[in-house]
Amino acid sequence: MANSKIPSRAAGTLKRTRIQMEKEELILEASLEVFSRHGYRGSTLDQIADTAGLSKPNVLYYFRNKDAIHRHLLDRILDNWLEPLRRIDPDGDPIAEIKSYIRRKLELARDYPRESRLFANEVLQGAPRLKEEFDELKQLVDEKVGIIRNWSQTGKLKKFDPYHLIFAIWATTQHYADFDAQVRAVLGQAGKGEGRFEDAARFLDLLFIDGLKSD
Amino acid sequence: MANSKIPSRAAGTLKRTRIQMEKEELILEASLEVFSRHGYRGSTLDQIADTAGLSKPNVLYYFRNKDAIHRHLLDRILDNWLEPLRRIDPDGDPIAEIKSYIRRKLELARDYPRESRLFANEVLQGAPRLKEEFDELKQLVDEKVGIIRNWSQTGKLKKFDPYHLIFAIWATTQHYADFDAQVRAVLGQAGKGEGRFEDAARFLDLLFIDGLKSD
DNA sequence: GCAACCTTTGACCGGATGGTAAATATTTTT
DNA sequence: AAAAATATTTACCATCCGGTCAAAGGTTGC
Repeated sequence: MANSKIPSRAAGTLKRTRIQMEKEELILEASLEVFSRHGYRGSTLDQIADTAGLSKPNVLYYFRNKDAIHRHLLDRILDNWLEPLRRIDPDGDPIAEIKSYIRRKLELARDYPRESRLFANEVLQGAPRLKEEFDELKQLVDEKVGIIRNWSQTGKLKKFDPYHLIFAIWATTQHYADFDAQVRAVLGQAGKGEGRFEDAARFLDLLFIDGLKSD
Repeated sequence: MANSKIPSRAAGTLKRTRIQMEKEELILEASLEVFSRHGYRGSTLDQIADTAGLSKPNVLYYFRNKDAIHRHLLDRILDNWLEPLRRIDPDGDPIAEIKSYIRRKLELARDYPRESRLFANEVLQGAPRLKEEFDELKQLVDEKVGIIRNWSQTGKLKKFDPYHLIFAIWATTQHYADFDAQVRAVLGQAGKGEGRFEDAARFLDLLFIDGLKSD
């Protein structure tokens, strides 16, 4: 009779025990580590269990299956990832808004590189698990593109396609997380500390601000 | 007596038969398709064999193992990928050189997205199979960074860290190949044709040229 | 302290996967 | 056309992997 098998409930929204909360967090942290390094198919439940210091069946006690863990991570990540874009304020100063958007994105890349890589892995493979999330993303981007377009028309910015500005900001900032291995290899000794992020910030400010400000 | 088992020789540099050349090409093409979509671990020999229209053992007759195929592709790709960078001419006009470097990289992203994704997959996962290639890469980048630095000093360009310019160009151009799924999702209908590459080219010209030209 | 519930584990399963062996078919050479 | 060499296939194997099960071990509330 006893409901000896309600593992998935643990990950649901119903009341969870102290142990459930702790272990779920532990598993998600371990999974982020593993998934971000090896991609979905490249990661195994055994790896995740080992990293978390748990047994495989124990991991599956908290999450229905491998996919559920991955989805859970993706959901959590996309939200944080879009936060800086949400913050763009139509009433702010265009240059200042774009500048701080870039800075925030770069900080995310510096402080949450694993999240960036997990996301990148997913998109690279055609984003099979992100179809719905992309709808929300498109809506948000469309809104902000409208704002930027208005800014252009009032003459504070040059005329350009705002979609590609957003792509360029995503690309340049996330590059430092996603292609970290390459960046470090190219910079050599100079790439050791976190200084490259400050150098990047300086360069990107120069590039985007001078590149977009109307004369 | 007969050397009934020299499969790996087929992939070597020794004289190859007509069939060997054809089939190796067929396998590499199929592998590019599969690896670029699913990453190394996400790809199976069966998938590759199916895509190539061969049996799995037949594929392994031409290549030692899965890893050998992958390595072969990586080697070939990196070379083509660096070609535009190699072409940067110290005696050319700085703005024109950078402009055509960007254009060439963007053309590669448009015409060879699978190659870009395969490479991106590898770097994302820490570039385990690219350690040596990165040495060559660093050398080339260092050389071109010197050239750009000289250009800056002669006053034709602003002062900035050339490493980050190169990262920014890589990031923005390859973005259209690597994050294609996202780009298309965001652009919606507008992202259907190849027009996004022309829009991107226009935007990147504006961004980089106006951003870097000294006043 | 004990009953009810929650957590953890070891043993196991079926299918996928990388790879091999040996026999057979095909092509090339003589 | 036969011999020699190359190419392809069928059957197979060992390992890995996602996932299950049932039993044992802990916690918690009364």
